[in-house]
Amino acid sequence: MSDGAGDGAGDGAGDGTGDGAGGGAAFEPRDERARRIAKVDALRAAGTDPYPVRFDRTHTAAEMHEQWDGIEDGSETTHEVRVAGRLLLKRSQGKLTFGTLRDGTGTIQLFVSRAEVGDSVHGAFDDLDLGDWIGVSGTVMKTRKGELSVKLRDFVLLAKALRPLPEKWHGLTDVDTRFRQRYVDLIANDDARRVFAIRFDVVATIRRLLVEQGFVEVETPVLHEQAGGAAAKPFETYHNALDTPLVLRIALELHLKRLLVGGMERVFEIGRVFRNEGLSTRHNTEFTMLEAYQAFADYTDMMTLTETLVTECARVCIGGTTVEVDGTTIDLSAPWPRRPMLDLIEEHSGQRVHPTMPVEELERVLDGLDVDHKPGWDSGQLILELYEKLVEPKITAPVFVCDYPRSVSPLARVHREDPALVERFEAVVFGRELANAFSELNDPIDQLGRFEDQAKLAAAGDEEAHGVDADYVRALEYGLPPCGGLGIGIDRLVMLIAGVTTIREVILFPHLRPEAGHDEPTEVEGGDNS
RNA sequence: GGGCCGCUAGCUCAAUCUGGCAGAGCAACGGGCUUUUAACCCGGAGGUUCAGGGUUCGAUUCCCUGGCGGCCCA
Repeated sequence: MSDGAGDGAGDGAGDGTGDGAGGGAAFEPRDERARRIAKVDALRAAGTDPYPVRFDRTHTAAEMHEQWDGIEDGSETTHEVRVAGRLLLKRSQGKLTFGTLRDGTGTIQLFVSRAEVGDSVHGAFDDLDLGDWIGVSGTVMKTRKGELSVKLRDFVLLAKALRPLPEKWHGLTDVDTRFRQRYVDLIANDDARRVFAIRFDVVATIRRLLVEQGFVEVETPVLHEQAGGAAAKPFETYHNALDTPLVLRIALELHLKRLLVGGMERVFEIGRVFRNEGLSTRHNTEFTMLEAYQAFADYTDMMTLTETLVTECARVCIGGTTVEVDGTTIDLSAPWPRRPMLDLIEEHSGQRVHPTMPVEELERVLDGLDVDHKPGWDSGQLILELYEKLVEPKITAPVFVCDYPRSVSPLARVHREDPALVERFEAVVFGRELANAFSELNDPIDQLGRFEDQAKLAAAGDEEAHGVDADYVRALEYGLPPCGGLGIGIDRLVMLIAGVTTIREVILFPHLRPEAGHDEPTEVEGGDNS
């Protein structure tokens, strides 16, 4: 990249239109870039490396504030510091220049007096561009207005920026650019940095809590021979050397439970899963799941675990369990109500339904409530549709929705009190599924039957249903201890805690269509292949 | 997949409704300024108005097609 930029310097500075016909030309701020490249050339000609190798600093911005925010306004100290960061703002007053430097911890002001540093250093500082990375040395002071500053003695350019920063007040707001060029978004938008800081804290907090509770973190394959563990359409790929079709995983579940068969009593994985479905404000092509499995536990233990994980993440990340999403305030503090799905449906519709009811009767119930359904759905699917249409969107505060119809939950064990149901819950907050958990099915014969039911659906054209995972059944035949399993969508949890409404705000590089202007990549290769 | 909306200077936005020389702020450039905080003051620049086609004497504006994005729905 730097070579290309160097080569382009002459052209760009020369007439600025030499490569104007190129597909990417619309993205080049040519004039500004050419000026900055000329500065790089001038620096090199003067013997200064615009991209030197390293810099030793003594303090971060945050450390400086922590140590010296208390000093008197207008006071100067003899404390020597070396700080480094990106120059964000410059306020030149002739013989005195103020700069705003930002590092990974915050900002610190630079105070550059011509009388102190001399014409040469002051001139070089004024010649910096916003966006440049610099390292500075100087002493700690505070201005008359009370701004903690480094009184600069000298500085070194650490990396020259060739492209201008977005507007300093409004920042970068174009959504497309923010996602495609997340690096610029992170430079320009405090909120982007805030949201991702929350994301990193959420993941770290979950790891800490689970490890504290005796869970072992594992890594299982992303490439599977057989999709399973969720109802979703997988991405298909191909292993050339093995001459085998493979799919990208849609869930972590089946491998983690194999590990419980192997005797690992508490395991978890935080991993990427891939689902080949449409994009929306709540769906990204790839997203991050936490799944945790605990031997000798059931789904009620998973409810407690869910409450612990979610409330502790909120406390760590935002200092409390009250979050605000889209103008609605939600209290996440435990305990959360535990409500059977069939009761909730009755409350919201006045209709008492049950999976043992004849399909025709359930269809009449849905018709009467104006809920669409498809021919061929069984009673479980009809009831789930009732719930998803009439109940889920109305839930705001956290609720554990418990006890799902058996036919829509092929990996959950039959309910201890009602064989038409399974011991499963989803934690629902703000109308969205946050967690999904079961008392896991560990009867291999029952599991095989459920897989066969799914295989029939798949054979009938259901792209989200999958066939029999024979190795998984074989594993169960060695004995899976009774266990509870929990899945939490990390992205959705971060959305909730950060108070954002689209999943793309919590994914660093969300999936987008290819950028315009970078199309027709095969043209250069010579189009002799079909 | 459907409906609606958007795309104008590096960035943030006007002008579009009702067709008539495309503007401002920031950034950049020149000048001034030794305690600024989005510094300020003065000056001069900067445009494939997403792309292609159509209507028109004339299109950023109206129409069509396409691209990318957003919101809502499926």
